Amino acid sequence: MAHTDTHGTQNGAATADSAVISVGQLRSLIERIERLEEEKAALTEDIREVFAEAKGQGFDTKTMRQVIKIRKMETADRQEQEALLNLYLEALGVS
Amino acid sequence: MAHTDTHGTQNGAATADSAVISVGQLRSLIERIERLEEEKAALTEDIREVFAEAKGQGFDTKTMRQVIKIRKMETADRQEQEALLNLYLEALGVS
Amino acid sequence: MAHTDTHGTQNGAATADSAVISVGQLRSLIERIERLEEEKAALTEDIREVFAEAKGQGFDTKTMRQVIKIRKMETADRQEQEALLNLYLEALGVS
Amino acid sequence: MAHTDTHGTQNGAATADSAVISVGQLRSLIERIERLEEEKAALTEDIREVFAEAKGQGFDTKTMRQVIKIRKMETADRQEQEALLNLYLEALGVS
DNA sequence: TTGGGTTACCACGACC
DNA sequence: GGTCGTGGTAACCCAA
Repeated sequence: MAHTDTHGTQNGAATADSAVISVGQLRSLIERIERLEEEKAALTEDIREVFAEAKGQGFDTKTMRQVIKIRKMETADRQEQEALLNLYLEALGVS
Repeated sequence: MAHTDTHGTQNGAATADSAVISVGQLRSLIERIERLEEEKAALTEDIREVFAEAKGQGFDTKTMRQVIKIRKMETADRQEQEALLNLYLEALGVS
Repeated sequence: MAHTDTHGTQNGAATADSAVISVGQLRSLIERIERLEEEKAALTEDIREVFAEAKGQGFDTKTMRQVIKIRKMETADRQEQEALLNLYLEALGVS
Repeated sequence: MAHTDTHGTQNGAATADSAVISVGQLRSLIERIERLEEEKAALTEDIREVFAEAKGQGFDTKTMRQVIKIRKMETADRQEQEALLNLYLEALGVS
């Protein structure tokens, strides 16, 4: 794989040896990513199926999505609050 | 949760009893989805980390993304060709 | 027409003069779009007619659509490979 | 190309001759469709560019889309009214 | 922080 | 009416 090697890392070396290694590393990295993306796509499919099941039980999925979004925001808010609290505690030497 | 109940399903009933059941079902469905979304977010994070690792080894992530994209397109293309073959077989009565 | 003018462009000014200009510009833009959409709809109609003609000659349009889809995907794949080649060339300083 | 020939049309014949003709016809039909789809895609691109130009002049494209949609509905309404009027006129022998 | 690219969802229209 | 494909929108993620 091509790379610019602007940071002096190993994969910019000009020797054939390092090039061979580089290809193997690259293949490994790409296959790891592809595997993860497959799992991610499977989860997306699972989620879609649960929504379909909910719809089949008469629930309005659009509203469900709103509920989920709101709950996620509240979770984020809570985590932010906790982080702020920890910051204060540290600042006061109560860590 | 709001729902339109345009299909005569159980979750449009007005009684308190069915409402209770409905809430339990809804909670279960939403929690399942939230769990799946958490796993999905974790995979997104994993993918990001692999890209970061690749970058740290001197690879150009933009090119890597392009390679992955092409491989995905080729896979899709192969699947469409299989679908076409199935159409041919059906047309020939070999279904 | 409503617009937010968050970028300090001319069409957010409050004076009557610029409003007049704005309306003329807007009318021109919308009419250009409507004209293009008419041509697009005409092409959609043309395509439908060709499919009808094919069907009238005994061809299976579902299979035809699949063939066209695959050819389009292959074209896209080729373009992405060219884009990848350009990335390689840039990485090699042959830009 | 495969087809089911459920209507007794010419392209279901089993002879080699008609098959040859069929392939030529099919190629012609598909290429005509692909050409039309290319033109259609070009128009889609043109429309996108006009919207970009409008955005660059400070207009809100979302609102513009609403305006265009409303104008299209009004055009359809008007055409429906005219069709109805013609129907009445014909029914009254004023055609 | 913004802009570009990607993904997923939704709404609509076309086809059968 | 049911399925399929397409266009638009919003959200997200990365790069500059």
